[in-house]
Amino acid sequence: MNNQVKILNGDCGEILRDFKSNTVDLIVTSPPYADRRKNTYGGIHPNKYVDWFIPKSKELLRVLKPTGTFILNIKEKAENGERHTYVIELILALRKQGWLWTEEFIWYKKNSYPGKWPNRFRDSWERLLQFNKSRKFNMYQEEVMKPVGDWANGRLKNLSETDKRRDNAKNGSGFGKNISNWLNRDKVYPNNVLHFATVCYNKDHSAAFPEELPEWFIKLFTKPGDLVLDPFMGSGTTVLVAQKMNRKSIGIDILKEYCDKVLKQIDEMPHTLFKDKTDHEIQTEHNYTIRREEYRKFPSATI
Amino acid sequence: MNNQVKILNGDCGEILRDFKSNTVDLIVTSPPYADRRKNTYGGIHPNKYVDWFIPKSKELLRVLKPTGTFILNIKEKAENGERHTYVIELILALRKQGWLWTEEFIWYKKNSYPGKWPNRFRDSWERLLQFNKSRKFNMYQEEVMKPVGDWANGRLKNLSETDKRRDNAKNGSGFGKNISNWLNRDKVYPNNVLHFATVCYNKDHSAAFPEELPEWFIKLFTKPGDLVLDPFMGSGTTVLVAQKMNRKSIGIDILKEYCDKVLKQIDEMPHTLFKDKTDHEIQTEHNYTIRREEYRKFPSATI
DNA sequence: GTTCCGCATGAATCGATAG
DNA sequence: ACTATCGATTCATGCGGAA
Repeated sequence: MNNQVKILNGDCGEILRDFKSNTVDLIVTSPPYADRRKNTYGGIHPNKYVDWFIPKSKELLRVLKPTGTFILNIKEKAENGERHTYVIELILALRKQGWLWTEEFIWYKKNSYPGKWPNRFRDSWERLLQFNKSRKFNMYQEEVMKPVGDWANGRLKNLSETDKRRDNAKNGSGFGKNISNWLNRDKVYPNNVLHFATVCYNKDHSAAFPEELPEWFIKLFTKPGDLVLDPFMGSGTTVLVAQKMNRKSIGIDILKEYCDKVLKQIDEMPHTLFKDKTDHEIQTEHNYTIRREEYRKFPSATI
Repeated sequence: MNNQVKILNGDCGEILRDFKSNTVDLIVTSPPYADRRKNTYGGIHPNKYVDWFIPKSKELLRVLKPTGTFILNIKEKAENGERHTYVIELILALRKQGWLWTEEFIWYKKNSYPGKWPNRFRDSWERLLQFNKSRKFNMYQEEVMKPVGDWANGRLKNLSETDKRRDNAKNGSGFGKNISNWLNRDKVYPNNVLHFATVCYNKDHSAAFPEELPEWFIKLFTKPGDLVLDPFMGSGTTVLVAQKMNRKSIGIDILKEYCDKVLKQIDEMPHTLFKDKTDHEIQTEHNYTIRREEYRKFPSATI
């Protein structure tokens, strides 16, 4: 079967021990931030954050395929007028653990949380840290191309014959441009600053990100049928989006109520079981299949 | 006298030793990044970057007023598929030195350096790290309020970005004045993601950052008559903008040719000496005074 | 005096090739 | 194996001159 979602309740560091190595294509997650969400997760003290996270990321490193990618959405809290350093300490610790720190995307939130303080403005961005297991990872850049900027309207309208023919290597840096390359181009590659609005506050999970966010990374780093993992599932945005996009997915959360809620949402999704269709057919028809796994504390997971 | 600029040639770590403590209101600087600008500055190896920087920042910490702010523009390089860690190591080292890491602004550059690679997109942002000496620093938030987004979109849509900027840059052109009148109506506080395009003229004139960048921080953290320091002056954007904005400024650079070039530009600025006018009058009339200091290797600086 | 078009250029990075 | 050099790739913007 092609599409499949598993929801597992428990501590991801423990649950992942039962997983086979080198099986996950993409990890997208937003772990609880330090000292936040005290009433739900209990809160992790900033000074202990790295020690809390590293045993879990050890398992993540093991289960990730060598061609896979780990996207970590995390934000440091400002405490007593200062930005805490646990996030950058975590980056150093993860590198020491064997991860490659490949990239740092910026999630720019246009509609950031309102507020006013005498010593700072609204915090409108978060880190999206990309880690990899090896330098040869899968990346499908064409899948996330975006419309070319406004500048093209005014500038590429009427090109003379000389421009179409021109391919010049100018002085020094070698960046000659060939205008004709742009003629039939309406899309360009994105950069590492992502503009996504935050989700409205109608869900009760405090750290949810918008669907566009996991969608963008799932498009970029996986193909249909690949396996996506969110070890801190929360409200389940990652697994629900993966499901819609016809990827297999596994969500883990330590709170049973979140697991129940996500399972309920999955059951409510439009779905049909399918048999022998190609990925293309499945995507085209927007059919989804759901394989609801039994809900176990310690599954003998053989994905 | 109110306005004053000093250009000093030499290593800022040495030159600053002659400065009195607690005298500078704002430091805005963009030091040479690791392994960049090799042909001009020689390049600092990433692994030695922190050791190179820390002695200099020790003096910066000393000369800064307790109410002052240090803005550090820096970016890590990507090499062999990985982001280098020298910037985040520098943050940790600066904190250990006694700095407070107050904020991290993001400078988003739409027109970042072009290129395409199989494993990453173009890097379109840089860090603008804010450090402070104490938790009670001066911040004039109203000075950087910006127009409400909707209004600007609707009213200015028909004009090209180039035309808007060009007309605003000319002091007192009718168009610019009209716009600024309109803008005074609905303003909102900005957030910590700053959108500035990089400068890319078709002349040989290259600058590290656009004038808007130091201008924004000078407005936010200083008042007219305050002292602005750029210990890695380069092409001199910071001191030239400070000069226009009627702040005192000191620029330091290890390369004599940069010092000469900046002094020449200062001499070419429109200026009049003024006597007993208020800051407000000075700003309103767009008069500037220039006090060109003698150019010494080791000044007995008594600012 | 405006608008439009052409040209130049930028804190880059990777992979292959050569020493 | 490890380092140095070279070639290929790319998108947004300012400026100058022409229409």
